[in-house]
Amino acid sequence: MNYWLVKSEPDVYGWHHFIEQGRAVWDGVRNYQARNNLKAMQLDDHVLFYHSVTNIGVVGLAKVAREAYPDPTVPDDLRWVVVELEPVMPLEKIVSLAQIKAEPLLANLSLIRQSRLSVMPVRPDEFELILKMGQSTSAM
DNA sequence: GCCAACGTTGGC
DNA sequence: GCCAACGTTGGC
Repeated sequence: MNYWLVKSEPDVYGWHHFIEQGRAVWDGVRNYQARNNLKAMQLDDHVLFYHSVTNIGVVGLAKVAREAYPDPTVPDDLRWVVVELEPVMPLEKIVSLAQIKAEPLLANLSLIRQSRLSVMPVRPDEFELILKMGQSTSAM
């Protein structure tokens, strides 16, 4: 089991769109490093869903519903792939970027170190901590 | 709206 | 192969 974080602009494709559709084809990735991360995803891997730009933070938990296959939106360009994701549950409260930055245990997150990467691996301990921070009962 | 960081492109 | 110019992302 591997853990990941994907970014989306909520005005373009937010958590509520994801819930309404029940499944998302994660297309549009045009960065080699992010693509390599998509290719490394395995069925049922857990994925943190992050809102960039506005209402910034981790908002929910998803899982990999289909592993990487060629991006159908660019059939002539075999460099790019998509995965399919399904929602698992929303976090009880958003874990904001400010909270993440304030947490020393998360200082090595790719999110912090490589702010423009849109698909990135997350360590199991980091993943668990972010989920815990998203529980309303946690004392933050 | 601005700007820093970063990736890509193209001239040499 | 280097590097300047340019476009995009994303935080503030």
